[in-house]
Amino acid sequence: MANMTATQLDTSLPLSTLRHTAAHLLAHAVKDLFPETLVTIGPATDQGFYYDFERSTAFTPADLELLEARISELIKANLPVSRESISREAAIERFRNLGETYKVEIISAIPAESEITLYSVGGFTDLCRGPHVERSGQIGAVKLLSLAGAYWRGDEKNPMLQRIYGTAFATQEELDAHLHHLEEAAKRDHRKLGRELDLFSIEEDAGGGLVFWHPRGALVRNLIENFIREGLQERGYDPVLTPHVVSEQLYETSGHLENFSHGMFGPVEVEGQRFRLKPMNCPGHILIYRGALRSYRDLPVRYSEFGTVYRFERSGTLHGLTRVRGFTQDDAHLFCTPEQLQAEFESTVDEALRMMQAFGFSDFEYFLSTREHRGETDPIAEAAIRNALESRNLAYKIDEGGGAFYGPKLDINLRDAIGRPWQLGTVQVDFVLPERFDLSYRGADGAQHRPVMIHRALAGSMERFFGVLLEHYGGNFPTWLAPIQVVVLPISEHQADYAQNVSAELLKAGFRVELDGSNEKLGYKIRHWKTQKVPFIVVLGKSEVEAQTISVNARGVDEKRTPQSVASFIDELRANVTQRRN
RNA sequence: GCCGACGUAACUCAGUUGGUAGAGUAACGGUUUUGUAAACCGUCAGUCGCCGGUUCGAGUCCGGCCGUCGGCUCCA
Repeated sequence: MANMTATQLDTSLPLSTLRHTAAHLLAHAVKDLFPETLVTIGPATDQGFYYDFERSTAFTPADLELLEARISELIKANLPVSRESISREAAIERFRNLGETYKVEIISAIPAESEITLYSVGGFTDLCRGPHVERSGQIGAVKLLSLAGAYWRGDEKNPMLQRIYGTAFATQEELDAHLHHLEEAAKRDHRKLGRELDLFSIEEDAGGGLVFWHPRGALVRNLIENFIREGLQERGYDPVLTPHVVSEQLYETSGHLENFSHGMFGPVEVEGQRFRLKPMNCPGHILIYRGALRSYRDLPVRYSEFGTVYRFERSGTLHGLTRVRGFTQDDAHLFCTPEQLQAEFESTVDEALRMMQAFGFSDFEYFLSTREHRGETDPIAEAAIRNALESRNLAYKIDEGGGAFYGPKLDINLRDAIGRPWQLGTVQVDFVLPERFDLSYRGADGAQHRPVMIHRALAGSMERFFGVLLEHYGGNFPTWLAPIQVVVLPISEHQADYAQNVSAELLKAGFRVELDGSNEKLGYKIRHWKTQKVPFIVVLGKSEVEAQTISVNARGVDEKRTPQSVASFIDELRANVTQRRN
């Protein structure tokens, strides 16, 4: 009966409200079980909620179970949630008396005109803006998920707090579904798939964040790069190649040393001269541009490079392929006249979308990241970005101060298997580096003018893109990208010659074929190659040899196909690959 | 870097209160000649992340370092 009511209410209830209350229940439980703990903040997130605590002893996984049990009791008790408005002085007084110093600090930071509210549930009262559900019973199910450290106010100069992550839903069924989803997502973790499919590795002996591409992974990456190259060629980009180590002087001129040194590897000294591993490709491309006189007739100049860069990342931040210390950008720099800026920027955005769609991505988030210290050219640069987004009806968010040091940028983000967002493509407008390097072109008026630069990487980094792509496909690369497209399985030794012929024919037709003549039963081989996620398995037994046909088993298709000719299968494969079917 | 957890065979993992390391998979050899997701038998396989300490004795306890994982922070 009570459940009915709760369910009815919940359908109109934002999940975030419910989770916010769940966070309060967590704090309630923590104060019950570990009264010496200080509370700080506990918001809802898009996956659940967390609450940050200060306590000298670390919480243990066993503590989470106790807390979860306590929370369940609080939910069962169906406690009312009450709201109370209070004066600033009374609020400070109250939390000071409780010794809740973090809360006092929060109150002091609340703007003078804002109302200060307290929310109480059971025996626990928290400073909170709300809103909350009316009764604790409206939270159907809570699960505490993990423990983590988090700096107070996200600043590493501040004390480290203990964060407890959890999630909550209106019903147990929804929670179970969510937990199931997390399990499924973990199965497509690119680090796991990378090992299982033998695509890449990160070697302890070589250092974290440095990727070793194994033959199959390198093959797929090359296919992706070739696809990107085709698009670049169509759009008038000229490939260039630049050194991985250059004189530090170059980065002094570019401003990287001043603005980006935190992201650079330290200097290497050779014959008394300091060199640096390149953290970005732009200065190199600029040198090529600057090496000759340029006319407005030459513009836009478009230089592209799969440029490998090295950036210092703190050890704790490294993550598979998606956060590394050495990576290759599908980078390009356009040098254009101010008049050309808008059109060039827009066509770059179109190219980015076209490319992402070719890989079956459609769910992006766009960010306009402005510079931390805006200059007089920023409004022009930002306008180019805004116009491009708005004319394409793309909703975007502003990331204040998130831009590069040389200009604002458009960032295109995607989420990985478990919902973590990753920045992939980026298109940036730059008036600063042309100035720093004193770039010019001769205009129609005979005078020297300053070009504008566009920096762009569409996949972003090949490593991260590959990692996200791997999760996106769950390891089931479409045929055009699959490292092995077809496996030929003779049922017994008697079909060995025929299998040899069939695989030779497929190889000759240009496909990536593996012949498995191992001494195993068919079922075993099928299973083996299915787990390797090969798109097509060709089975050859006695009847196929007699009829000169092949039996094709396509990935994801359960029905048994009627045997067909090799020629018809080749046609099918060809169509599949040229259309880049996903 | 910081907080927490973890590190045992190529992979996934067992290993009681300290007594000298085990399973499944893979690999290799053999038997079998196989019809759509795991045939059978056998063999090999580990400096228990590294260094140091406690102890008669350390995978197990303690300290330091390295790495991985979950986060914080930052970015492609």
